Formats: sequence, structure tokens, C-alpha cells
Amino acid sequence: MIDPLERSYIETARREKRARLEALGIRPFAYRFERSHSAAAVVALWDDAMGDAGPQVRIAGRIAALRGQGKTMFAHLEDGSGRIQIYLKRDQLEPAWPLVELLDLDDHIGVTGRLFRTRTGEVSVWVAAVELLAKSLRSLPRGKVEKLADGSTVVHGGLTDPEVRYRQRYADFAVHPELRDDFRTRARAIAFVRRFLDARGYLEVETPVLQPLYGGAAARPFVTHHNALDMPLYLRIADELYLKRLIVGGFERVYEIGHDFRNEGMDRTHNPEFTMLEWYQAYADYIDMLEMVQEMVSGIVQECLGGLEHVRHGVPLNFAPPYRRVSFCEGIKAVCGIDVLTASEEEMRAFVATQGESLEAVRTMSGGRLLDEVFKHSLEPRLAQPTFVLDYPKALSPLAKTHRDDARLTERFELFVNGTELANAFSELNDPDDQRARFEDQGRQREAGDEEAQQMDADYVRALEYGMPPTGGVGLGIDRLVMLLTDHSSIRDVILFPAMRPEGDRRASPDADDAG
RNA sequence: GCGCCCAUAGCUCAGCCGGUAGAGCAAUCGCCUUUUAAGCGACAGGUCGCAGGUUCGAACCCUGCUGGGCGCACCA
Repeated sequence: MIDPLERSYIETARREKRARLEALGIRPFAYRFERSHSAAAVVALWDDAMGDAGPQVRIAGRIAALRGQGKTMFAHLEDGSGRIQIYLKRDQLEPAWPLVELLDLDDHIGVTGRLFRTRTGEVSVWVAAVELLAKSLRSLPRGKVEKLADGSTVVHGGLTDPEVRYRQRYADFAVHPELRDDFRTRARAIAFVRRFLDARGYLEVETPVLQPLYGGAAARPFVTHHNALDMPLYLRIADELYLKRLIVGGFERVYEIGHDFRNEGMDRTHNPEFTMLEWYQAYADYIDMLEMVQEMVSGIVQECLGGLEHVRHGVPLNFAPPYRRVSFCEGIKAVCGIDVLTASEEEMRAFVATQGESLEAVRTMSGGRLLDEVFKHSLEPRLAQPTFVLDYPKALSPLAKTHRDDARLTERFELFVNGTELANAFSELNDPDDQRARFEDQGRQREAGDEEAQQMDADYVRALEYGMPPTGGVGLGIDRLVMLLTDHSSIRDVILFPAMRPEGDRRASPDADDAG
């Protein structure tokens, strides 16, 4: 919408200042600056006993506030640690004063000076020398927070338009430093996962992102093309099939943290590329994996939030193990009285129809889809506390191994927190003939028009034919985990650069729109 | 893909029943040597998202388009 190259009168003014600086022989973009302290460290350094003889410091940062008073000037410098006030006095900076007069909000500067305390008590740096490190040619959309005498605050301006915030994430972070904390939390959670799995003998691996066949989940892929081979390639929708090939090859414990890509709708909980953690362990079953998930999730919560009890979206949650376990079928029966193993589809449709679904939609539901709807309207909304749902019916779980005690079920669990699925795990299907049959069945659904049905992966079946040991596997959505940790309800708030439509006027590319 | 809502100055917003736009902050200029929303004074800044239509006249009403938000659908 806004041409990024179009200059406002404010930018024009800043470019004029840049020219004036250069005419004075001042480089608007310096090369380096040696700091002695961060802003936060400088503030922490202060001791009232210092009186007028505070230590000399060298600090750098972005000018976050500027209050000129003629022959004197106050400013706040902001760096990665926080902010500190600086005080500039003309008679003590004389040769450099023309530079000071050409400073703008948002410029990066470096200063040297002594620590002191102002009349109003704020620890500040009395600047003896100032250097311009980087001129800002575009003003950041800063707000101003006014604190009124009664303690309330009024915000003047500021960056609030969600579109601009996501498109210009750099400006959003620059103006809202507290947002960076969510990504520190994210990094801590991922670092914890690595330590957790490494300590248990897992090997971190990297499997192909570009795949000749996509599989391991039901989703539409992104398609690209390899020029040299002149063939289509797909961005992976899951890591699963490659990681299990590694199990066949003798890597007994492997994990991967990486992006999967799904060519589907975008909303509060879906980004076209997202971060998935998958791990597989030979000779383990889904209950082994369940215990690991429980320990890992509690560990992450403890590590990132300090403590196991937290309110999320107004709901107090307790992450102390053991988490509740409920069987899929019995859980649903307890809530709505339907036994999904024996009930007729008519009975289930009748129930779903009472839950606000349109009659038309209900009429077309059958099989796995219908089961899923029953679950969605009965058990799932009640899963606020961390809860494992176990033993899904086969129709819902084409990739999981048949349950050892009940052939109608599979050995599968999902972890729910606050009604959202966090993890999905199986005792992995390792019977190559069964796997081939399921691929063939998927192939028939594909021919019937199901774009998401999986393709036959003959190489994967060949791997299974060599013999894959019994294996437990888990997939855990990192973005959703971080949403839980940071109490965000939009996945965009935990992804640095969420997917957006391109900005700008696209009428320049005619005929692109009306094809359909 | 469908529905509802939104788009006005660099930012945040106001603009009633149609009469061609205002405020605060930021900017520019002047004054000000301990301020912190600094203050005081002056001056600028807009193709009202884009394209049509209705009208003597459109930021405002209608249609289409673009982008966004929320919900639904799709989807783990």
C-alpha cells in the first residue's frame, strides 16, 4: 500500500541532515564502537557513595527520547539491555556540538562520560564525547507514554496496526523491546529440548527439506522444480518417513527440529511454514514416549517460566506430572454417552448436529471425519489441564500401529493443553506389508479426488522390508508450545517473520487474478 | 474459499443527516545550561487504500478491486 521508497517530508528532513553531517566531515555510518557497559549494566553500576565522581563509561545505543534545551540536551539511549539517560552540555562538547544539534530520534550513537545522578534522581551519563554510529533516515513509529499524576497512563501514538507490526517486524521489535522476550523464551525452550534429548543419547539429524515424494502427514505440499533434473520437488510436510529410515539404518535414537511446509490456510494457529520437533526411539512404544513427553514438557515449563503452575488465557494450569490420561473412546463416552466403537454413524451425526454444526455439513460426514467431529464437540473442549488422550480408533490414525489388545484401536496418543493439541505420538507401524496396503488404500482415495491422500513411497516400504525394530515416535509443534509458554493466542506472535501476502499494488501484473 | 469489520498527515485517531479535512505526538524554525509526555511561540504536513458509479457537490452513499483483522471452512 505504501511505497517503501516514497519519502515523507520527515525523511527528506533527515536526509538533509545527513548531507549537512557529511559536509562537516562526519560519517553518518561508523564502523565500530567499543563499549564498556550495556545500558542496564551502567545503571546497575551506580552507587550513591559515588557522589559527583562516578566512573567513566562508554555506551552505545539508539536514541529513544530526545529533549533539547538550547545549550543542553537530555536523551535516552536504548540498547539490547534497556535504556539509560544521557546529558549533553554545549560548553563541554563544543567542537562536537554541531553534531549534537543534527541528532534525531532513532539515531545510533556512542558516548563516553561519567556516571552521575540528576536533580530528579535518575542515574545518567554526563557525556564528554559523542560519536554518530548510524543515522536513522526513517522515524520509528514510537508511541509516547504519559504518566499522569494519578498514576494512570495515556499513550500517544505508537505502532498498533497489526499489519504494519507483522510486515515491519524490525520496527515492531525496535519500538516494543518487550516483544523480544517471547523469542528469548522460544530459544530457551528449544535449547532445553536439545539438552533433554542429547542427554538421553539422541542424535540430532537433518533430513531433506526438498523431497521427490512428500509424506508422513495429510496435507497439501508446496511444489517446486529442480532445473538440472527437470523434475518436481516438494517441500516436506513432515520429517517422519526419513527419520524412520534412519531407525532402519541403525540410528536408534534420532531427532530433528526443523520447518515443515503445508500449503493450506493461514490463521491464528497455522503458518505455512512452522517448526516441528520429531523424535524416534528404537525398541520403545508409545507409552515410553508418553512418559518422555511428560517429562520434557514439564521440564520446559519449569525452565522457561520457573514453576509448574501458570494461568493461560485465564485458566490456571498445572504442569506437575503425571498428566491425566484418558482413553479416546471412554473419554467421549463419559462426556456424551456415545460409544464411538459401537454407535452407528446416524447416532454420531445426530450428536454432532446438536453441537451447532450445519445440517448440510453433518450429512456428508462419515468415517474418521465424523469421529473427529464427535471428539471435537465432546472431549476436546474439556481438556484444559495437560491431558493425554490415548488409543485412537484406526479410522483416525492411518499411520499408527494396531493396538496390541484391541484391533479396532491404534497405539497412539495426543497431548492436549488448553484444548489445543501439542504432541502426537505412535507406536510406529513397522509391518511393510501393512504399510504398503495403507499406501495403496491412500492411492485409491487420491484417485477419488483426495488431494491430501499420501503417495505410495516404495523406497520407504523397501526400508521397512529390511526390518524396522519396534519404534516409538513423537511429533511436537514448537510454535504451539511457545504460544503456550508466552500466553499468545496467535502463532504470528511467536514467529519472527510470519507469512504475509506481498504488500504493494499488484495491478502491475495483469490477468493474475481472474484466472479462476 | 465464505461471512463480518477495518483502511483519513510519519504515528495514534476525530470528522454528525453528503457541502472538497482536523487534533495530539513526531517534523521544521525561534527561545530556553538538570529535563524526562520537557516548556513557550511560529510554521509546515493529506490524490481521505485503488478504480468506477450516483449526485450540482463524495472521506461520507453504491459497485468492484487491493491489503489487513476477526470468525467459519480447510487443516494437526
